[in-house]
Amino acid sequence: MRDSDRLRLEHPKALTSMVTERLRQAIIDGDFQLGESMSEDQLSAVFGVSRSPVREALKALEFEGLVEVRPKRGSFIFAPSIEDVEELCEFRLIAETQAAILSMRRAPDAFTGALDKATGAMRNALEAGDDRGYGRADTAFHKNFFTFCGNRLVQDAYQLAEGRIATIRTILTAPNKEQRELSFSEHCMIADALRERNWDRFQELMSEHVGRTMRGVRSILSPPSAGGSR
Amino acid sequence: MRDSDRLRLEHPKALTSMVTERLRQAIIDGDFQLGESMSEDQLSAVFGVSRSPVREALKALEFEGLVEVRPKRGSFIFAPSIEDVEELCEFRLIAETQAAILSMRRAPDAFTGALDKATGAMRNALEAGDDRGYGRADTAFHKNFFTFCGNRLVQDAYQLAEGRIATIRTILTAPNKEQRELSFSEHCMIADALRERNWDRFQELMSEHVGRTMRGVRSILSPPSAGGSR
DNA sequence: GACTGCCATGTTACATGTTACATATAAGGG
DNA sequence: CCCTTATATGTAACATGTAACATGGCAGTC
Repeated sequence: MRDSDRLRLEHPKALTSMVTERLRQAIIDGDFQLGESMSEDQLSAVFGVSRSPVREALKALEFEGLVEVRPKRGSFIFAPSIEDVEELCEFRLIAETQAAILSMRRAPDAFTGALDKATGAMRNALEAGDDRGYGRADTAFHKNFFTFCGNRLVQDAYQLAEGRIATIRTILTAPNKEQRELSFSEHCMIADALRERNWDRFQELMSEHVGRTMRGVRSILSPPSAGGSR
Repeated sequence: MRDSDRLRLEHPKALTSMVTERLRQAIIDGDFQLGESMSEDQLSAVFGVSRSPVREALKALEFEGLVEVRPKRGSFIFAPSIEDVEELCEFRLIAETQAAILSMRRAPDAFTGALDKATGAMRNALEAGDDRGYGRADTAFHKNFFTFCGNRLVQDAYQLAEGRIATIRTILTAPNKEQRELSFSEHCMIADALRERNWDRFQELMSEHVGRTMRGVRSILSPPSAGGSR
């Protein structure tokens, strides 16, 4: 009878996690301005739930760095300074490299297969002119590095940054088709380098890929002097 | 007038963070059994606060993996399986190595200086026979890798594991003076290898250091078949 | 006109009440 | 005797109430 465990239907998700997910996706999709303030009251009204689940969701998103909760003052969408983005990029470079090494050691075929599937989705979105779809496929491509690495802590560590990275990606690539095309070819080359286990080239491509993001952010974030930080 | 920032007095800490810190330290110090259950009611009575701050503290400790919150069933001290500890060790090896590289690039003198201070504290605790003090100094030694690495995300990533690592360390070294002496000499050698920038030796020593932990855990965790996991 | 302190307003932090769930145990049916 | 089904109890999830705190504007003073 313990087989029934496997087919136990998933619980109608808790309010807290629903709010967390909806809010996270909204931030990542660029539905808010960076630094924008949200009160618990306001959000609980929007979602039609009480303040408790909203509060817990904000706390969770604060861990991911997507929200800054200032005690007694309110909650705000994160607003990274250029230095913050540099930190994020440095972290990403280290984390993805290490995760790729683990993934190629543990499940090389499943890993490279998933990368191909992701580049396929990116190609489709690119050809269809689907901005949001392209961004999500890009995020999915990179998530694979961690899905197959076989270490939950490495995975969790990336999740700390994933939301912020994805949000910045949205802001950066949303208005720029040329960026997307460059980005697409880089992803393909990265997947190839991995398949060939050409680590030097992989490292080089990743540096370039992340570096290009950094340059793009600098050009967008610099003029308005968004400042922010903490 | 902006000098006054420096003397702004620290806020009387929020209840939530006080509960979080007290509870975390209690778990790390081994005041609970692994897998032990705690109800929100019980904890709120113990700390003399309402359930809200307790609930938020449990949520925060869940992020660190020190507590497992099972929906509608209760909260439990984490109970790692051997595989969990292996994952933790693998992560630690990767994270500390990368952090050490960053720290030696950014602030080599401050970093190695702090390591020396930490080994000093370890020596004192060892000679004084102060178990708990030794464990804390050990934890402080490793924390330095991240304090000086100059990347908050790398730091945050380690915090995801730090509590669990420290707890396991407590369980492991508390009853074993020989372990502590071995451990101490390893820490000294690790600090030396770093100062000499001898990365191969550093890597080797770290593997051995973490590997010894792993063997110790296996011998302690195996017989009672603590199982647990998730 | 610059400075000080008061007060109105918006916001959380925390307390407490209510509901619904998970689990164990015991009663009932084969 | 085993299996099913009711029921009791402990627990978290969520809703709501209360009070303290942060902040900005405004009046009063020098």
